[in-house]
Amino acid sequence: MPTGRRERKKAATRQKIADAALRLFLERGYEAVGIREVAAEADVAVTTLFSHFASKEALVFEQDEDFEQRLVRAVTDRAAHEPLVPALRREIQALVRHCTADSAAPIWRMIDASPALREYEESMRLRHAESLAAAIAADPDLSGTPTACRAIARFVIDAYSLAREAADPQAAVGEIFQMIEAAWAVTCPSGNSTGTAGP
Amino acid sequence: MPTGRRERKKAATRQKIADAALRLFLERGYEAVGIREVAAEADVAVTTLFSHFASKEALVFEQDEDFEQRLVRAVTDRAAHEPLVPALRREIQALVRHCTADSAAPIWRMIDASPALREYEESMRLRHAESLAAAIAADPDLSGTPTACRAIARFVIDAYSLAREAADPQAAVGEIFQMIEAAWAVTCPSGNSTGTAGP
DNA sequence: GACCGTAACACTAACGGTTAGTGTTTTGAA
DNA sequence: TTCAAAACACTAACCGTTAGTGTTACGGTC
Repeated sequence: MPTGRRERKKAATRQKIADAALRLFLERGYEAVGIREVAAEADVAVTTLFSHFASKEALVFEQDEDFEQRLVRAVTDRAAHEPLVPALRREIQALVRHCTADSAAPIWRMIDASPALREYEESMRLRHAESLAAAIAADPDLSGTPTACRAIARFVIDAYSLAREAADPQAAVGEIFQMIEAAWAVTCPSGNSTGTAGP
Repeated sequence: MPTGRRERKKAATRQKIADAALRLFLERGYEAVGIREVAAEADVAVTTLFSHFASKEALVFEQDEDFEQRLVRAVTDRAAHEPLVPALRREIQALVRHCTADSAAPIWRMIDASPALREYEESMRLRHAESLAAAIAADPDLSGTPTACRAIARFVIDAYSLAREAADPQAAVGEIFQMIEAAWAVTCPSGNSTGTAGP
């Protein structure tokens, strides 16, 4: 039932729209390009565009589900009895390295230049934090209260967000995760705190 | 130079708009009331409304500068040599108590019901976190790195945000601040960690 | 007390994101 | 082959917001 022609066509249309949007946005700036232009460039109707993307901002953060799933899997798919925080630290380090790569620089420059995009990203991260909190709370090896799980999830998202803006992103991840390690140790006494946060 | 008639008139107009907006929003719901209606109710032009408030959402968070200033002052105006985190905990507890009071319930119900308002609030809190981080970094008694200061500021804002949604807000503040205390102790060895977090 | 610059306010008209309503084509399954 | 669903298209609007252009009303100054 999965890989029918319909789904492939749909995915192709979606990709065509996202590609056209990103190209125009990078060429002329996010705010300077209207939805009607993007739709025309992708050769679809405006309503079709909005059936694939919930908003103009969503065109930029096309694969945000990747981010969410990677964080959740860092919790659920980690080795048996591996402590939580170091696993999350590794994942955040990888994500930060990925988004501070030179190839991604133009996109992030564009995002930083637009208040609308920055605001959208933040509220997106909040959703991710909720998913992460749920994953942490669901782990039978961990004994945090719901509040502590939500707090740690937020802290982890904060780490990503702050590291992205820091002068030395990798060092910032290390520094903040030392703090997170300590915070988690307070509420989850079972965890052995392996908090070596080298650069 | 301050209390001229002009400034009083301006403040009166601003208040008239805010009052009309809040009344309409609570009566019929935030999304169901248009800007043009609010302006008509307050008997001003739409452009006048927007010269007093930057956006529709700003009508609801009329006095958000209070929040920001109270947090900053909790840092700058605390007793000499008083440790940072307990001072912030007291302030957050007061703020949470204030916004979970029964009288404020209808407003927060309205905010929780509107994604636009929730998103706006979050990005507002981010600004507050930046101000708080600056205040912490500026304190000569404290020896945190800029990254550590920003992280702690975010954590404190997270505490407010999470506590507001928790079943027992006061207990949540206590719980999260135990974590913050530990996180801060890691990066600021000079601080004596007086982390008694009662209910 | 007359004068002037400024800032509050008003009005119209538009722009840009988003959606409702309606209809057409494509496609997977019965 | 037939059918229901779903992708797509088009028009026309709604709503928040802003530009452009005036018109008052006020505070400080001579």
